[in-house]
Amino acid sequence: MKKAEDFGEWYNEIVEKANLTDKRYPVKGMNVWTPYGWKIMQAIDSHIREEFDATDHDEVCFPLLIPEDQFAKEKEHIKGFDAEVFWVTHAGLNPLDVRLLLRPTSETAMYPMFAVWIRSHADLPLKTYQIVNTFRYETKQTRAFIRVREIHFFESHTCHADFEDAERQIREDYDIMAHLSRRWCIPYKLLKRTDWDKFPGASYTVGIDTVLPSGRSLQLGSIHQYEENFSKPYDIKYEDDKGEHRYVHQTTYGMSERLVGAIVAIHGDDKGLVLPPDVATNQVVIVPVLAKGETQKVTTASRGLYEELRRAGVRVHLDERDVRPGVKYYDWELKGVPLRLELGIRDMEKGKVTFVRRDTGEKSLRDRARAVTEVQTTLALISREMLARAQAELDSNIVTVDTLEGLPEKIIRTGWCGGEKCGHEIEGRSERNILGMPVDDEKFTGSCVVCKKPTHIPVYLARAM
RNA sequence: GGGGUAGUGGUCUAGCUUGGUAUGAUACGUGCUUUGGGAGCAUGAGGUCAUCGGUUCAAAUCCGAUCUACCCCA
Repeated sequence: MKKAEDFGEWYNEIVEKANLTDKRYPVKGMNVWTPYGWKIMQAIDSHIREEFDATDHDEVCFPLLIPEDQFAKEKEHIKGFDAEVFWVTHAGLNPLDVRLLLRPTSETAMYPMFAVWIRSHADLPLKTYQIVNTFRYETKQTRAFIRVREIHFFESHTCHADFEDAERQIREDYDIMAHLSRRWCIPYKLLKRTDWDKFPGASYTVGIDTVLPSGRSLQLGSIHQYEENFSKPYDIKYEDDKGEHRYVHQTTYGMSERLVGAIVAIHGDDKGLVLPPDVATNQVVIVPVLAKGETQKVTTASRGLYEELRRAGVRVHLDERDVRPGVKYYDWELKGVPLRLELGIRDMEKGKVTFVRRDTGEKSLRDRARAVTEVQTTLALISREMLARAQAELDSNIVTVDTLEGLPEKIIRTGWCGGEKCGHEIEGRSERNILGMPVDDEKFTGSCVVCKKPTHIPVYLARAM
């Protein structure tokens, strides 16, 4: 498994060996969530739930099927998804009067209901989210977690009294992403998509992008401002405090199991997965090292250590399998457990425990008496350093250029006047897509790489994964 | 969207050219010995050769379609 040599091959191999998913299910792009992969996904989902619950979003769960007439209400939206929806055309042997589709995303399922739920300004803001499976008939090469046809999807949908409140929501979404990024140790950039690349039906879209070791970009999620684009066709109106009827302004925020793919791709190494401590199913694994004649002593001590950590709230696993310790080391390294504790008779005689960090491989002896504190501080340190390393990696994968010739396999940063004609020319000549312009106040002085007009806006280009 | 390569016990694979009893490794079960970085010996179980159809006395092998995976190009 050589990550640096052939990233694509390495990724496939690691996903299979670490048992994150089973790709043998006989429908293309639809894979089975096996226990280990599902636990990681569930950890990520729980982080998302915590963040959105804490910002007054309510979890809902809408039906999977959407009637064709509801789907067709917003013109841009249907145009964008037309080519990739799965249809339900029959009930038993009879054709349906109104065909049903499997949601590719849930705007058209939710908004007819929002129209019923919202009556007055007191009902606003309405902040909901759901975590459900969605279906898109991807025509491109499918890839575990990164491009699939049945998507494990998080989507928040909010309704607001006016544009400004919707904008506040989007700023809150940025804050949420910042919190999540620290837990997942995943760096990212917020880039406003071009008009020709925005979500179908949105007035603007902000992509949350990260970079893979191959130098390609990976979209982790996206945040959309809809303004009144959906509330008009779906008739989502409220009565304001002056008694006037107004359309709501809406936003959405979407993320998927690509987050699992990103964690695998960004942190993994030639030995296997490297999981961030917050995401890891087991944060710590204890491997007893048994020697002839002392097995009982070591076993008892290991169980004591296990209990102590467990009671302190650490997600810890004691590996008592009857195999050699080396086998366990390789095994848990493949599974990405952040911290391994080895306990043998030699450690015990010194009153120590051997700590081995998964991310750096660094070994150290720590006092047995301070084990809980040492574990907690080490896990926190691992988390901080994983993010810092990934951030440095991302930064080094961005190059600023003033020509479109001879571009390296990295994320490209250059000047753009913002004009559509120059934009298309940039994409054509660079053979890359414009990811967008940063939403923060990133400093840039230069000129449009095509028309040479001076500009203070940088634009990011990449080949997508 | 266009082109290419492939599918054989759980996994990897030999066999296909030239049709005739399906090969090996690994993983798995059991027993014994072992345990500070992938242990050893013995033994056992496991295969509608992706699916459907065709050719043939006979198909893993030849032909066609479908499904799936992977690679390259747009």
